[in-house]
Parts: sequence; structure tokens; C-alpha cells
Amino acid sequence: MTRTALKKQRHEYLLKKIKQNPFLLDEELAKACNVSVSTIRFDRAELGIAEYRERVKSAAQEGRMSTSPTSGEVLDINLFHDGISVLKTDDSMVFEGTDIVKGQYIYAFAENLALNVIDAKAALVKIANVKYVHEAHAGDRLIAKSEVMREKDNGFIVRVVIKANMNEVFRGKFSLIAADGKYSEEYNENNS
Amino acid sequence: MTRTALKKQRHEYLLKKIKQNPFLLDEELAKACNVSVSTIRFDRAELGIAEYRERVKSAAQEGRMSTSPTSGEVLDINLFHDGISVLKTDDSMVFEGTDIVKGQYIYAFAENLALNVIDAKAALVKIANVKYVHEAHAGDRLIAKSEVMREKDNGFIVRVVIKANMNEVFRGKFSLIAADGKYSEEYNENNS
DNA sequence: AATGATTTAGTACCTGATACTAATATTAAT
DNA sequence: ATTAATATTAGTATCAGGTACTAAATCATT
Repeated sequence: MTRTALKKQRHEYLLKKIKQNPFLLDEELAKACNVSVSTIRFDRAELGIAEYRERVKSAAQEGRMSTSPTSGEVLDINLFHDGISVLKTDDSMVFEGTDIVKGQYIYAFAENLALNVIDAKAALVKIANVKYVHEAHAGDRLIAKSEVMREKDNGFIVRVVIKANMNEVFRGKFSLIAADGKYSEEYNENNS
Repeated sequence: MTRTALKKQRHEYLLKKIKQNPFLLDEELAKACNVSVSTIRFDRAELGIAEYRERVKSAAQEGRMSTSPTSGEVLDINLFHDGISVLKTDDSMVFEGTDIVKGQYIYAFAENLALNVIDAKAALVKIANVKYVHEAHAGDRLIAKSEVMREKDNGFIVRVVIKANMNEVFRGKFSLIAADGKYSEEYNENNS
């Protein structure tokens, strides 16, 4: 194989590998690619990939940004009645090698809204029946609507429907029960 | 105020400030506390606070942990038959102010095993019926067992049961269908 | 005044880089 | 086959943000 082709291959490898794991030193990359550290530095410069420390730093900042990773943003809530939230999907949520969003992210999004509409801190999921109607793809903007169907025993039945581009993607029914009002008080910041 | 008291105050400040924002250099901390950088270094040593780079690094790693799904560790897999995996829960998975693990983490754990037993890269969840039998608590070691119940149409029905301390915590039935698998090739090391 | 705790200063060294230069393959084009 | 362009390696000086250590200066207390 020509060096030019090897370089291209290496570049693809670097882009992919570093994206999925920013904690890779030039030295390690060099070893993995069987080239010198200098080559890796040239490659990074060509590809516009920042140095290790910057990568780690921005990874930390991103992590810092997303308080709860898959909860989405609540747009509207009528407590004990209904709620709407949105979630922008991205390729951190997909099956490796595809752009199909994993069910667990959609589930978490739905469960979260179901809990929020009941008053998150006071409810637990007991049973969930969920259906993934259509695949969701990375980049899709998911819109979840939840409705409290009825009260049952000491709990609630909440339905959540999620759509992407007007198409139904997910449909779930959550049976929630109130958790006993044993709340541990907020963090005490009073010190002298 | 005595120097000793000032020091104590500074120590409290450092612990709190660095906890809420790890991106603070010794130089910045020194300026904020109106002492020299040396003093800050002494303080950090006394308090066991790691240096800037280590703080940023572990922040990034934590962020990475929470964004990547909680899949647990697979202990045994008989493809298309059954599998076992474990997950150590922690307080990043709980409802705020409690030690009760959120359903979505348990769900993700279960879904993952269900997918793994079928060959993760080639299957999608279509329907899931899940029941949270008992609360799981932070620190619990969850053990999930999955069994393929039967093939159905072009898919599978997989049951997953999760226990903590011998007690059933979760029970779920997943209906999975095969998806066309697309492999991403590893970096080619054949060259010389 | 002497003792011990606290704070500051300074040195050598470390890692994982950047920025740059120079030399050496290897390939493609003429 | 020779040349020009491309790819790779090596080496130097420099940087940031430290560690680890030593020594001196500055209180506060007895």
C-alpha cells in the first residue's frame, strides 16, 4: 500500500479513535499506528485535533454542561395532568457503527417526563410497558408528550408518546406510585 | 484574625470552591485568597486536593461515565440462550436526596443484557414490559440474568430478572428484532 | 526572647505538549 | 532514471502547570 493511502487510513483511524476516547496520548497513538510521535503530531495538526490536555479539558467541560444526560428539556408541565419535553439526540446515544439511537436513552427520556409530570421527587416507577415504534436517528429532535391517564390505588398511570419529525417513535405507559414522603433535607450550606 | 484562623477559613474556601469548579489554577486560587501560589500548594497538599490537570482529568472521566450507558459487566453469555451480568450501583444513579436508584439505570442495565444475549450489534428493542419489584439502593450490587424465551417472527423474546442481595428488584420482558449489522473495521496494522 | 506554626521564595525536575528546523525516505511525474 | 513533491523521523528550544524540596521570612504564643 502507498504511504499516501496509509496516511489516509491513519487519519480516519485517528479521527474515530480520538472521538470515542479523548484520553489518548500522542505516544500511545503513535504506538497504535506504528509510526513516530512526530507523525502523529503532524497528523493532528493537519486534522485540527487538539492536544491531549485540551481534549480532556473540553471533555470535562462538556460533561459539566449536561447536568442530567438524557433527561431532555421540559417545555411545559401541568402537574398531575400533562407535560412536554424535548431531547436533541446525538451520536453518543447510538449503537456503534450506526446512527440508530439506543432504546435506553429514549426510555430514560420518557421515564423522566413521566416522573416530572407527577412531581419527580415524589414518585417511583413500578411498571412500564413501552414500545419502540420506529427507529430514532442521531440528530433527531425528540418531542415527548405525557398525559396522566388515571389515578390508581396510591399511584398514577402516565402515558408518554415520543415523536421525531411528526412520526411516532415511542409509546409507553408507566405505572407510578408515590414514594413515602421521607425526604432527606437539602444540603446544608450554613457554616461559620 | 489570627493566621491560623485565616488558614482554616482558606481551607474551607478551597475545598468548596474547587469542588464546585475544578478548572481553577493555583495562580487564580492564590489571587482569590490573596496569598502566594506557594501557600496554595501547601494548602492543597494538606487537604489532599489534586493538581489542576488531575482534577480536570477526573472530571472528564466522571462526565464520561455518566454519559456512557450503565451497561454493567457481562459475566457469562451463551449467545441466543442466556447471559449474566453485574452492575455496582452508586449515588450518581439515585433520585436526588435519596439513595433509591432511578429506574432508567436499571432499565438500561437490563436492556443491555437483553441485547447482548442476542448479539448487541444486530438487534433492536421493539417492545419492553418491565416491572420494578423493589427499590434498589445505591451501593447495591445488581445481578441480572437473561433468558431467551422464544423466537418470534424475525425476533426474540428475552426475559431479564435483576436481583440485589438475593431479592428480586426488577423483572422485564423484551421483544427484540434483528437489525442489519454494519461493522466498523478496526485500524489495519498490516504494514511494513 | 524563644518556639513553633505559617507564609513566601527559589531551585531542579516532570509531562505532554508547541513551534520550528533539518534530514531522510518513498512515490509520482516527467 | 532523474527529479520534484510528499511523507516520515529526529532533534532542539520553549511552554504551562505543576511536584518535590529547601531555605528564609513572618507572625503568634508562651
